[in-house]
Amino acid sequence: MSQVLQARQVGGRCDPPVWFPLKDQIQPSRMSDLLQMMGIDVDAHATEVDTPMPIRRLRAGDTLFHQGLPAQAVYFVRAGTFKVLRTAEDGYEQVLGFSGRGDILGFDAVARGLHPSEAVALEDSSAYVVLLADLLALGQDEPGLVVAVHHAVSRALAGRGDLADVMAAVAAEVRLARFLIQMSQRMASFGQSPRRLRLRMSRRDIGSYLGVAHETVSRSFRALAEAGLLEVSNREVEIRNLEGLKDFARNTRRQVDDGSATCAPPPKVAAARATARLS
Amino acid sequence: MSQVLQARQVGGRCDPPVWFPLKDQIQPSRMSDLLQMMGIDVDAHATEVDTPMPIRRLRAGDTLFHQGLPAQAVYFVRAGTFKVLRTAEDGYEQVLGFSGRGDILGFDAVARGLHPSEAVALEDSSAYVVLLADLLALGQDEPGLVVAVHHAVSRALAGRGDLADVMAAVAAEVRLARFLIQMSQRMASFGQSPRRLRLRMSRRDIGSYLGVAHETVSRSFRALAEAGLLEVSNREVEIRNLEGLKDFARNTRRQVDDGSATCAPPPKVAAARATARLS
DNA sequence: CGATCGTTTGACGGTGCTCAATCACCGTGG
DNA sequence: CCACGGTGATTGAGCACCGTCAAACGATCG
Repeated sequence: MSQVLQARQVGGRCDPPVWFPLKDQIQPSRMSDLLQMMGIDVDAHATEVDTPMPIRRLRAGDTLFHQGLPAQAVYFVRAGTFKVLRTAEDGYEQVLGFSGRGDILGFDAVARGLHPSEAVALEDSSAYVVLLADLLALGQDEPGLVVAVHHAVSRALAGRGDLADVMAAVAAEVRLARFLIQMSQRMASFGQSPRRLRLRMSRRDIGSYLGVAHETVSRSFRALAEAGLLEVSNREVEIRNLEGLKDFARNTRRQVDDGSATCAPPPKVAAARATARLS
Repeated sequence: MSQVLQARQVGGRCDPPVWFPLKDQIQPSRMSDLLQMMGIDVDAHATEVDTPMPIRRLRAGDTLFHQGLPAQAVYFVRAGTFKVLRTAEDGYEQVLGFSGRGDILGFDAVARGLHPSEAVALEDSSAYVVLLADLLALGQDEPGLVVAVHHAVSRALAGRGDLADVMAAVAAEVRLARFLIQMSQRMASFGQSPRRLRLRMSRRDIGSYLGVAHETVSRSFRALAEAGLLEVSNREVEIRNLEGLKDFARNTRRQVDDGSATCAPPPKVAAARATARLS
C-alpha cells in the first residue's frame, strides 16, 4: 500500500535542512547571531559589545531540560526540532507542541522557578542558552534581546492556542488535518514548500498532541489519504489538495454547516467536506 | 439552527473600537500599584518617577480586545475575571483559559500584531493598560516592569499547559475534576479557602474549556457529587474530599491502576477511585 | 409575572479507546 | 546472506462513553 512516494526525495540524499548558512558551525556564536535569527534589525540596536552566546548541542532523544527540576536558563532553538511535553503523575505523556528554529523553550519555568514541562530533541539539534541569572542584565544592555524574548514568547503562547484548536475538533481526522495545516504553515513561514512535510515525530507523539490514540492517528492518515487529500509514506507526507484539507479542517463539530451567513469562502470543493465521515 | 454558532461577527453587537477613553477614573493608578500587585519589590527598583498607569474598566460581558484586530496594548488584570477564547471559522468558541487578578492578557498578539484570541469579562472587572508602543521604553526605565511581564507571561504559558492537562484526560469526570483542582489551587494561591469555589463562568464555558458538551458538564458534576467528592449548587461548589478528588483526577487513561509500584499515597480513599465509572 | 437564558435530565446512535495480531523497517550478529 | 529481536506503524473487532437531539425545569431580570 502506498509506496507511491517512495522514490521522491528532495535532494536525492538526506541532506538535512541546509537553511541558514553554515558559517556558524564551529565558531562560538554571538548575540548578533541570535538576534539575526529572530529577525531583529541588529544594526539598529547594535550598541555595545557583541556578547558571546553559549550553545547546547543535543542528539536525537536527548532532553534539553527536565520537568520538575529547577530552571536555570531559557533556550532559543537554533537548529533541529523539539517536542515539549508534560508527564502526568500516572506516567501519561501529553505533548504540548513541537518547536523549531527560532522558538523559545523553557520560558514557562520563569514564574515558579521549576520546569512544568520538558523538552526533548526529536533529531540532532542545538539551542542558544540564556541563563536566567543573566536575562535581565543582558536585556538592559541589548534591548534587541528583550524584543526577541517578547516575540518568541508571544509565539509560544499562540502555539499553545494552536494545541487547543486541534483538541477542539471532535473528529480525529479533523484534528489530524488541522495539525497538518499547522505544520504546513510553519513550513511556509520558513520559505519552504507547504505541501511536502517531513514529520520528525512518531505517530505516538502526534497522537498525544492530538489527544487521540496512536492507532487512531494511523486510521486518520489513511482516511485523509483515501479522500485524495494526502499521500502518506511513513513520516513523509505530501499534501495533494491543500485547499480541500483546509476546508475539511474547518468543521469543529460534526457537519452542521448550512453554508450560509458565514464569511467563509463558498464551498467550491464541497466534495471533500462531504466526506467528513468516509466508508 | 445551532444557535451556538451565531457567526459572531467581530462587531456583532457592542461598540468594538471604543478603545478605553483615557478618563483616568477616580484615583489614577501608578506603576507602583501594578508592581505591588505582581509581587515585585517596588522599593528596590523605585528609581525614576512613578509613571501613571491607565486603567480600563469593563462590565460583565464586555470584551477587552477582539480576535483578529490589531493589538495596541497588553493588559494586567486588576480585578474581576476574564475568559480567553478563540472563535473558529465555523463559529465554535474554544475557551483557552480563565484569568484573574495578576494575570496578563493579550500578550499572544505581540508577535504578529494581531490578536489571535479574545478576552471577555465574566463579571465587572478592570485591567491595567500597557500600550505596546510604550512597553519597551517603560521596561528600560523601570526594570521591575520587565520582571512583571516575564513572570506573568510565564504563568500564562503554564496556564495553557493546564488546559492540555485537562484535555489529556479521556473521561469527562476526570477532566472536570482536574479543572476544579486548578480552580482550587488558584483560590489557595490567593490565600482563600481551596474548598469553596464560586465559579464565575457558565456550564457552556466550562464545557468549552474541557472539550466536552455542556450537558456532559452537568452530568459530570452530578457524578462527582454522588461520589461524595463535591456539593454543587448552581455555580457554588464545595469540595468535600479534596484528596479524594485529586486521587480521582490522577487517572489519565481508564482504570489501569493496580495500586502498586506507584509513589502515590496509599489508597485509603480507594472507594472514590473505584467509582471512576458510576451509574 | 412573563420572557429569556442557563441548567438539568433522558434516550439513542456513533466514534474512538482498548485489546490484539500482523506487518514493515532496521541495525546486529550468527 | 539471512535469522533475529526491537521498534514503529497498520489493521481488525467489540463495547463503553459521550455528542446530539429533545424536553422539562429553574433562575434571573426586566
